[in-house]
Amino acid sequence: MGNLTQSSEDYLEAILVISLDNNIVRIKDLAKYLKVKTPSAVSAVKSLSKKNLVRHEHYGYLELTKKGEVAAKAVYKRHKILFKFLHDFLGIDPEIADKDACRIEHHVTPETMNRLIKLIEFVETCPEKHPTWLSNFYHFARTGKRLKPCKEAKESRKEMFKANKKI
Amino acid sequence: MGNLTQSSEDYLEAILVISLDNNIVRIKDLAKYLKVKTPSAVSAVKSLSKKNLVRHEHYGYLELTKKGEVAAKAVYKRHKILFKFLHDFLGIDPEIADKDACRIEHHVTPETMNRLIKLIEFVETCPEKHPTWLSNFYHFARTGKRLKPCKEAKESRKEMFKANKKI
DNA sequence: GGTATAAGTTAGTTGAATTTAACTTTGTTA
DNA sequence: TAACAAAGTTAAATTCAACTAACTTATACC
Repeated sequence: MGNLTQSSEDYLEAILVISLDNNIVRIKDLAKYLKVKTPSAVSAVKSLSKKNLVRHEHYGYLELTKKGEVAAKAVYKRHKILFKFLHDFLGIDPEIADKDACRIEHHVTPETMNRLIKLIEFVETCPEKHPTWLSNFYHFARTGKRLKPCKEAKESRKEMFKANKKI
Repeated sequence: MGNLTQSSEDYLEAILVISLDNNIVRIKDLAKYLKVKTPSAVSAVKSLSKKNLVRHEHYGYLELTKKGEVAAKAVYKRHKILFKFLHDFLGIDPEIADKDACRIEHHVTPETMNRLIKLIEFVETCPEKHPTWLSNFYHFARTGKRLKPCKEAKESRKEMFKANKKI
């Protein structure tokens, strides 16, 4: 149906993530995870139940429906990609990267998500284990200074030989 | 005092942007820009006035206070950086990049913003007018295929000679 | 089995941000 | 200068998402 609010997405994602290392999910866990009071979690779950995204027996456990699982996984996937981009690519500290990912994950178009996936893939499938230009960027981010162009190129040359040997 | 809501940030930024090419800002312009009805703009402006971020004479023009201008420029700066990252770096279409920037700008930590600034600077101050690795990424994003490593390295070598000449 | 404690629920409130509908002010122009 | 249109305002209602306080159910253990 219509789209989910940011809050609903947070609840769905939380249920998924808690279930991943807990199996059992209760209202209490959900509230704790999202740092809200239990009545907030109850009312959110009620509204997700109405939309057939969550199953909840009175005073019992929580479960995602198939539909809810699909939605939750979509959010969680965005989270993981954003985290990878922020941490693995940009080099942001994991706690901050996670916080940013949590907040941004609700607001990114599919176009941008797909391009980020490509970027991560581009770095990960690089024949060098860690691309020279990326190391150069980290150096630049830390020190504000570029490594000398000739040095950059030399690095690339070294990599060229390595890569050629592989082939 | 405390922090601004996403909505407040949007209103402040809108007032700034409209004033940049219009000079004069009215409730009507604000409402149109943000795609809300005028009473929404009125009530938002009222609350911004209370916080000394906006000056507004009854039935008259709108103006940012010094404090409001500082806040608005901070948001707008985030927007521009995000846009640059999305469009100039990732290669996202301008309309989509702008839409994403609008939504994300409220949710990014300073740490991440600073790192994005560094990234943009790193690309812009590259001795090659357009870094080879970035062209390679675009090629990869379009086709799903990497240019051959030896070709990448050759490109880098060419750049090395160019760069050395400059020095 | 009966009671204390933990978990969950319900009802009612608050605050933010929007809307519609009805009203007022401003300013242009016939 | 009267009246009309455009802009702005106010009031009242709605929706969302949180909260507190008071209540109910489940469970655990003596």
